[in-house]
Amino acid sequence: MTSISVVLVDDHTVVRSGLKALLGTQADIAVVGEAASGEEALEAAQQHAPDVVLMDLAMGAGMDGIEAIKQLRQRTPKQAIIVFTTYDSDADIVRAVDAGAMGYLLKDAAPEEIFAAVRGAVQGKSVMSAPVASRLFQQLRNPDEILTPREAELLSLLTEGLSNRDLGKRLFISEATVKTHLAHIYAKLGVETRAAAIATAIRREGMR
Amino acid sequence: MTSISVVLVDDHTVVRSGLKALLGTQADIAVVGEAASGEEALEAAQQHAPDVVLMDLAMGAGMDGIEAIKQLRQRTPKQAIIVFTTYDSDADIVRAVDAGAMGYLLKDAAPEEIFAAVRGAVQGKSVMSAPVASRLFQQLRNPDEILTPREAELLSLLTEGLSNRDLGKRLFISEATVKTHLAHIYAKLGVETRAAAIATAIRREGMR
DNA sequence: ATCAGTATCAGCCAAAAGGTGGAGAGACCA
DNA sequence: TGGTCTCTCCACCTTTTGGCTGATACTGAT
Repeated sequence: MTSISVVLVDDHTVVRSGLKALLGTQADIAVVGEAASGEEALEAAQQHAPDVVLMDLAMGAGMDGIEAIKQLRQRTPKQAIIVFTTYDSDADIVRAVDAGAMGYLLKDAAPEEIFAAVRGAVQGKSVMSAPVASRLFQQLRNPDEILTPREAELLSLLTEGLSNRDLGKRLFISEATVKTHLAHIYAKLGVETRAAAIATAIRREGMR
Repeated sequence: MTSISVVLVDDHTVVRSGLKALLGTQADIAVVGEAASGEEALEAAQQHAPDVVLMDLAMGAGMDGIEAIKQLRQRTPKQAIIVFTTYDSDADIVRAVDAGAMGYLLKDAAPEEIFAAVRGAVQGKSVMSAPVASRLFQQLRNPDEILTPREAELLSLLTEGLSNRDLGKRLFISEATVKTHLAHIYAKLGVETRAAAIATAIRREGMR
């Protein structure tokens, strides 16, 4: 049987090197390429045509992980993409799965989990770390708490500290509309003030 | 010349494995032990008596990195401790240096930077990643921007989304005093609204 | 003894944010 | 076709915040 070819995408040399070392212990898995950015990832995926792309979502400058996933899916749809990242942020998980990720692993995953995910991915199985799976499950169970795309967009700008007026300008909508969206966001997040909304947004969507 | 012995502390197997692989390429550096938590770190440091401890600050459960640094400094003061972490948060940097860290590297550091830090540490040199150094420098240069203890306390509660009234109750001061403190905080942070203050506070102190 | 820094409080006023209720347009699905 | 979502907008009113000015009191250093 041919071994599974993998391309690693992560802006941290240490992490790439660690993955390479770990995956290298498995006879049926071969790392055929590496990339440190979204742009490089596209190149590497084209050049090496791997079975699996294992990538981080957060990539310093340039294209972010989600965007890279989308483009990879378009250009080389046969490759399975596994997200390998530090945080189990709700937003990231949904967006990554939405963009076409096959699996979602956290960086504190045990080596065996990583191996299993890579092997599963080539068979079309999707593997996620336990905390990730439970978060996804929770989101499916409480559809009332899911923000609409527009609301999510607004919330993300909110976390930059903008006023209602600024939000309106930025999104080309009236201040009234901003207030409407905000009211809905507050209700969904279970808070009453923008301050609390920002706090929960950053803590839940952002990072921990 | 004897080689430099290093103990790695990080709860991510991948990162430990990556560091081991990278450091393994250097003839004068030998990884003699690993630990996945603060508690294990103390054990490993005692057992292997390494020249250098390279450790992450964020460690899932149990003792955090800062606490581990403090205890290491007490028990085995001769070992140089280098922090190796993902974020350059102001608070973490100050606390780590305060606790006795010799160096502060970010995980996106180039391998050469890591080697240099390890070699420097045994000679008593402190090495930090450029962004880290610039943050420290900035803090020293702009004492005006340093919050007083009371202000910091307020800011931390602010990031929980409390109203002025609630802040007052929580701190046993009047709403007027809360407003005064807030005005000072805004000025020091360079923002105009509480929303922006929360955003910068969480991003600066916490994580990004 | 004076001065700088910190922490506390007050009052006033303008601006921003939040609550309520209502409404129209377009998309999508049953 | 009718129902449900989503996004957009408006008016009215209350509450909260922020800007400004000024004041008292304690601490510690000069």
